[in-house]
Amino acid sequence: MTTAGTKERIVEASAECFRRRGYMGTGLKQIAADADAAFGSLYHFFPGGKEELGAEVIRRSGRMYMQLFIDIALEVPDVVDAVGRFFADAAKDVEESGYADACPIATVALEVSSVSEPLREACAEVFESWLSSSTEYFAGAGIDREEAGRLALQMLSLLEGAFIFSRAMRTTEPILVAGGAATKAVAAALGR
Amino acid sequence: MTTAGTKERIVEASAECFRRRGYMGTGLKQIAADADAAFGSLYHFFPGGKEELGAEVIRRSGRMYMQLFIDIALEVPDVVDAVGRFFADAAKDVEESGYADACPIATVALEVSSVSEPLREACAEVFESWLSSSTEYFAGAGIDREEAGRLALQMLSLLEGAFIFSRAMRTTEPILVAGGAATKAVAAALGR
DNA sequence: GTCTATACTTTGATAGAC
DNA sequence: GTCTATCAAAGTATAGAC
Repeated sequence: MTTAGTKERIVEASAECFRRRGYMGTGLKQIAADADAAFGSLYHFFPGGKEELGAEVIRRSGRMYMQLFIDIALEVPDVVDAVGRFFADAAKDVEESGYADACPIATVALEVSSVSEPLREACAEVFESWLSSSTEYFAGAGIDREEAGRLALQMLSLLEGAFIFSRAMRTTEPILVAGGAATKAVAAALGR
Repeated sequence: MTTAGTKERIVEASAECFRRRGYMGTGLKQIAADADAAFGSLYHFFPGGKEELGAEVIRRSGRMYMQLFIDIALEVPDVVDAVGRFFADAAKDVEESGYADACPIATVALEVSSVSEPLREACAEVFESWLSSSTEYFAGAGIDREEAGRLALQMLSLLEGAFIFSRAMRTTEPILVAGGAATKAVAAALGR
């Protein structure tokens, strides 16, 4: 059990800031303050500056968010139920955070996609890993592989889009409706 | 036929910048340069500064984007075909812009939702108008009103989420797959 | 209405003492 | 590794001549 090291605190503080205020809306000085770290420490751990820090935060946030889905999949045996739980939990998390914490990298992805190639690539890699994992998951439940790929894209698009509406409109309804559509699509693919 | 006035040029330049680089990633000096306007003109037309300009750009972009859908709906009589065309056109536009021009306000919406109440409200109003218009459209085609509302939320969530993946991964596949899912859902609601 | 100059703040980044 | 001081550039905003 290690007390959080400086580097870890920096990454965690950055992740929270990026998620809520975006990459462009977060200053390095704010991050240093939130992380209780000296400003110079940022450049000690991330010589490449904000962009290097951003790339690490994107990849780490992507891994952690996927883990949420994996945990549910391991706990809930039925695929349709698991998808339903994923959306229900997401709605709860968004609401409990005051509509601040939805997808950890969506804001950053949109901000950087036409601005920074390294950061865009980091986001693309995260999304590809989410999609391939979800595809495997659906295929493992007996769904045709091509259909599983489309289903993964559909489920994650529904989730990401619903997050946008939910945060702006301050209601969980979009996430709940998206969850209904996603579970329905998965059930249909399973022939239920 | 008026040559574009200064205010109009400012709003148009802002809209393009916000769409591609976001609200936080766009500086007022950049906007003035892109609009070929003196910096002081920004504050002449928008005494409230960046936030007032942002609110007007959000509302205007929202209206213009909805018009795209209305135009298609007027041109394509069948509802399922119209939805399919909407997604197909979106995919084409995204690709032809080098994956820069997708939703004009999604990036801004995510950036500002936890940062600026006036801007968050502007985004929420735009989204609500999109949803109510789409709901009317589906209801007009004979779909039960509650189901029409869910369908509108589903279609727009699919589109917005697909835009995120498309821009980051540089492929139109997410938009095309989302379009397939959306048309399928509409067809099912029509009992086809 | 246009345009320039300027004030003030914050940004990302660097250097160097400790 | 930590911390402070400092830099040049860019950020928003204002004042005032024209």
